[in-house]
Order: sequence, then structure tokens, then C-alpha cells
Amino acid sequence: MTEVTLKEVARAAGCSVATVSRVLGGTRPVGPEIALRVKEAAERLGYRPNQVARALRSRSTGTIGLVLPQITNPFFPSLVREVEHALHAEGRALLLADCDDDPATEAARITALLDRQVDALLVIPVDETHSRDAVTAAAARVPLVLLDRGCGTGTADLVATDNASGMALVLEHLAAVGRRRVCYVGAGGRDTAAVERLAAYRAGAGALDPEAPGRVELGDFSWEWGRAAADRILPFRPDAVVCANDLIAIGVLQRLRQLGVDAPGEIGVTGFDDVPMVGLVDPALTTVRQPVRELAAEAAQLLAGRLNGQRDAPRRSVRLAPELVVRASSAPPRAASARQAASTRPPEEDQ
Amino acid sequence: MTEVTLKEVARAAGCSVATVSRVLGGTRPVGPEIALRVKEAAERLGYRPNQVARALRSRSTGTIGLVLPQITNPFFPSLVREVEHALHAEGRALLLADCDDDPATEAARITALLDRQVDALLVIPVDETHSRDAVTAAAARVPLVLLDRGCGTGTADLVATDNASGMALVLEHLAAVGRRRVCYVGAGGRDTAAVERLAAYRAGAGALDPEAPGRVELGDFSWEWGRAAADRILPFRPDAVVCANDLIAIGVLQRLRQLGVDAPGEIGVTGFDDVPMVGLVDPALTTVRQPVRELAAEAAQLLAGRLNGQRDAPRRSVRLAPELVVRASSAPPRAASARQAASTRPPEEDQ
DNA sequence: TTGAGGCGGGAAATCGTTCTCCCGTAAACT
DNA sequence: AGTTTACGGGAGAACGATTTCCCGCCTCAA
Repeated sequence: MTEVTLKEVARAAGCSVATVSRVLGGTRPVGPEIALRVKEAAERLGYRPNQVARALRSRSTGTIGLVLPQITNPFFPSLVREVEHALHAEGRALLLADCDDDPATEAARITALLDRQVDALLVIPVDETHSRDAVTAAAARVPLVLLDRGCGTGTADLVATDNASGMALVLEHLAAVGRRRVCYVGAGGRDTAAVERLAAYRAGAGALDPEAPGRVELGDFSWEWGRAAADRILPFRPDAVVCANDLIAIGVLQRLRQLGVDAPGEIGVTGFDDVPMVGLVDPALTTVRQPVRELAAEAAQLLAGRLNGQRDAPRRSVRLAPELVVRASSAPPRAASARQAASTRPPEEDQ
Repeated sequence: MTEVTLKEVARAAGCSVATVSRVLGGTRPVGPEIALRVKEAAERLGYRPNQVARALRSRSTGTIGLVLPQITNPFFPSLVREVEHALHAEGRALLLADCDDDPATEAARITALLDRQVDALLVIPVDETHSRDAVTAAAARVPLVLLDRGCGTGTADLVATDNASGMALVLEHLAAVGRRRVCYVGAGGRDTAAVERLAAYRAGAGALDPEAPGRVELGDFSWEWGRAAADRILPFRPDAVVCANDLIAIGVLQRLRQLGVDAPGEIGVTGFDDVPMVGLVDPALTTVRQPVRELAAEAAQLLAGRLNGQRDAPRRSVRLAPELVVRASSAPPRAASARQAASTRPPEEDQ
């Protein structure tokens, strides 16, 4: 009554375990009358194959490890959700590991997952440089796809948002609504999200104003930093603040409001990620939406490919284009000329 | 070079696999010189025990399944984080399953995890009634702890916040700041969070105002509903709105501001959960903080107990007391008498 | 009629552990 | 001295599936 095994099904169906395995797995043709008896017996006994035994024999657990910096970072839950759905749709399961933003914990989690014989790993690295050793070591043992963030170059497959083009979209948009005196509130972390967005800002802001690439304040990805940064960028007298993610942008907006600065009338603000909570700030935040579902789907597909023999295909690096979501926080400034305002679509209403 | 097994370590150390297993597992005393040779060989070869084989033999995977309604619900990430840390600290791993708020998916995920031979399950049920069958069936096969939400009575162990006392704290507090004309914006879902909070409101609100228990609007746990509900409760002319969770409260606050209603001057608002984003609304939200870490720790400990033989101990139901966090959104109303205001601690500053 | 080939089915090896026997030898007791 | 423990160690049976052989039978062609 405890656990129905192949052997018991075999006895009930009056045949050998090999035959039962073949019927249930469809591995080899089996005579129709025996096949029926087997299926019936399995059904009647409520047989469920033991995945552990199956894994031991076939050297595949059907399990994928996901290692991420901090599940409490509001960008990750939706990504985790999509990954979970993509994997379960293929009959795989997800082992989740949270690193607390600490590279040492990350390394420990990775080896723990490898010990559990995961078929593959999805890793969102904590730190571009400090994560590298653990990631490359792991990539030598199982297929490994870096997700959302890179980690050195060429160490593993990568599926991430194209941060550079996202930032370019933001800068183009700001130019279109007539903002020139932009500045940047970013994160000083060594993860690629922080690094690439900053680099893209520096590369693109010069087109708006030669001084703009220099007007940069770096902290972390929190709204507390956004609040603090607001005070530090005011001396620049900017007409737009480009933020490295939504949390920072929200903090900036809050502090500006507190200081009585009109946004977007006086200063426009943009974010990055389009996390759910941008829907509740006022003014609604213009931001760059990461293609979360597509990231997850692409990563899952890449993994599936690696697991089906394409183990030694060349490393792939997939960049998915993000989408600019224009909302109220970057509406044309009060002082904008009529020409510019007319040539621009009005920001969409707060959803 | 692919995978170091016990057999290879045994050969390198010049002894049998049984001995190696005993040395590494500490199962039985082994002669000191052989023990040293074994440890050295294992170290040198970089031996890592295959957890799958170990699981098959010892009938324990060291793996725990966590089944939750929606990881994108902002209350869950911190809970998941604490659970993950608690489990990894004991050398276990976490299989995560997201149900999309759908009982059918929930049932499928549960059986998928059981097929994977999880040692135990943590379940945050989607629906008090529709989740019941799957949960009781699963509880018959492995230790199962319901987390944060119940599911019928007596079907499994339970670790949750004491919603009733949390709601009581809110009502007491509102009384203390001199608010009487309260109403409730809740969720009509069949999960216990919704049900218990509503019941506690109905039970306690009568002490403030005989009419209060009747002033109830039910929707779901979203801030969209909070916005909509704000319009529906205004005809009550309340001086306080008690919300079933923080998202609803945030929506209510937003809509009130939009309508030009002064909060907390005219209407006080309270939430429930203390999710991170309450830090960024204005006025800062008075809410009930769930003891997330303690919930996770208690659940992990309960599981550990069940896994160490106390399989048949009587079902436990642990309720942890939440804590009222007083912030600006429930400050005494403008019209409050000096007597009441004086007898009340001023709301703490926005953190 | 007979040998080759296909096909349905079973026996048993295998995956990498853990754990139960069992066997020697040395120490301790009668 | 003889018998019993105690103990260190090995051989091998599980665990529950998959998979490789191999065998008997039936069919078809020579």
C-alpha cells in the first residue's frame, strides 16, 4: 500500500518488468493484448514511476536549477514565474536557489545544485567578475545558460535583454520630447545590468548634450538610493533624469515631489524593467519593458537544445529587444515648444 | 574524468566501497589509517556523492516542494526567500511550483512534486475549498505543512499568521486614534487570508460602531480593486478604511488622493502584510507586519520534526502573532479631539 | 524441408549509493 | 586453554527504474 513499483504492476499484469517498462515508456512495440493488460493494471494500481530511480538509471533528473541574486528584487518574480511555467510545460521541475546577493553563497548554491544532479543550470549572476569562477566551473559539467545578466565573455550561453538598445530608446524618446539636459542615476554594481546601462547612457547621451555623459551618479538599485540621488542631481539643473531601473526612478520621483519639483513639468524621469509597481506611482513611469516571457522561453528552448545532444554547438548569446513604454513621467516639459509637443504622441493614460 | 564514484575512491584507497561509504558517512567506526587514506583519496579525486543514488537507496531526496499561488504576489517573494534559506541551512533543496492561482494547476504541480519524491511539501493553498482534495491526498503520502493559508480543518499541519489578532490590532488602533466610522475593503476569495480577515473585521468592528460590520466591499487582492473600491465606500462617509492587504490599501490611497480626499486627515487607511512597497506610498501606510522569517523557520522546524520520525504526532496548528506597524496613513483625523490625540503615541516617521 | 530473419517477451546487468550479513582476528572472560 | 565478545573490514543484496542481451516462435524464401 505504500508505493506501487514496476514489479507489482508486472505481477498484476502477468508479465515481466521489462515489458511493463516498454509499454509505459513506449520504447519498443509490445503485443496489443499484453499492452492492454499492462496499462489496465498500472491504472488500477495507480502506478507512478519513481523519478529518482529513473534518474539514476537514465542519468537525467529532469530537474533544472535556477540561481538568482535575490528573489525579493521585484524584477525577478515575474521572470521566475515564466521560467517555472516554461519548464513544467516540458515536464521538468525547478530547483530554486537564492544567493542573497552574495557571490560566496552563489558558489555554494551552484555546487549544491550540481550535487543534486540537475540536468542544467539557469544562472542570474550576482556579480560580473566574482561570479565568473563558479559559473565557468559549473558550465563545464552541465549545460548552463546565463539569464538576464552576463558574466565575463564566452563562458556560457546567454539570454538577456539588450540593455544598450533599451537605453537608446529612452534617450531618443527624451530627445523627441525636447529634453536635452539629461543626467543619469545608476548603480555602481559590477553586474552587467548596471554596467551595460551605464555604458549605453554614456555612449548615447552626448548626442543630446556634450555635458550629459558626465552627469552621472552611481549607487545601488534601490529606491532609497533614488531618493538620495535626487538631491545630488538637482545642482545639475537637469530637465530629465534617466534611471538605471524602476526602483531608482520611483525614489527619484518621490523625492522630487517632496521637494516641490514638478515632474514631468520641470524634470522628466524614466526607469527600466517595467516592474508591476510602476503602475502605482504618480506620475506613471515611462520605462523600458523587458520581454520577460520571451527571455524565459528562449532560455528554456536553448536548454532543451543543449540537453538533446547539441551539447557542443557553439556558445550562443541571445539579446532580446526591449520595448519603450511611454507614460506620464516623461511628458514634454512645460516649457517645450509647441512644435515639439505637436510632433510627439501624448503619453498614454495611466493604466 | 566524467564522474567520480565511490568505487573509484575505493580503488584509489585500496579498500571496499562499503568502507569508503562508512568513512565518509561516519556511519560506523573505521580504523584510523584506512580512514585517512579514504579521506585523502576522496579529496584528491574530488569525490562528490551522487545525491540521486543516495536518495534511491535511503528513500529520502533531501528535497522539499513549495507550492504557491503566484510568485508575483508581492507578499510571497520574501516568504520564499526565508524558506529557501531555512531549507538550505539544513542541506535540503527547494523545488518551486507556481500555480497561477488555479486549483487545477495546483493539483497537477503537487502530483508532479510527489512523483519527484520530495521528502515533504509546503503548500500555500490557492483556495480554501478547491485545494482541499489535492492537499489531503498529498498529506497522506508525505509530511505536508500548510503555510500562510489554511485549507479546511485538520487536514495537515499549519503555520500561519494570526489574522484575527492582526485585524484586532488594527481596530484597536483605529479606536485609539478616535476613528469610529470604519469600513472594510476586502477580498471575496475563498482563501483563508481573505476569509479570516473579513471575519475578524466583522467580529471586531461592532465595538466601534454597530453599523461598521455591515460596511464591507469585497473584490480581490489587487490595487486595481482598491482604486475601484474607494469610489464605492465613499458614500458611507467613513473616517477609516480597513483593507484586507497592502495592495488594496495602496489602491485606495491613490484613488482618494485623486479625488482630493485628505488621507489621513479625513479618512485613515490601513493595510495588511507590510510588503516592501508600502515604504513608497504617501502617506506611509499603517499595516500589520506578518512575521515572515518566523513563519518560515517554524515551518522548516515542523517539517524537520516530521521527517525525524514524529510522523504520527498529532497535527499541529501554529499561529504566529503579527505586529502592528503604525505609520502616517492612520494618524489621528483632523477633527480628532485633543483628549484622544494626547492619549495616543504619534505615528512614527516614514522610515 | 530447412535456414535466415523478424518479432514479442523475459532474464539480468546496470546506475551509485547504503546497509545487512558474514568472516576473520584479537582481546577478554571463565 | 577454551570460549565468548568486540571490532574492523569485505562481499553483495537491495533501491526501482532502463536497457542490453538472448531465446523461442513464426514467417518467408530457397
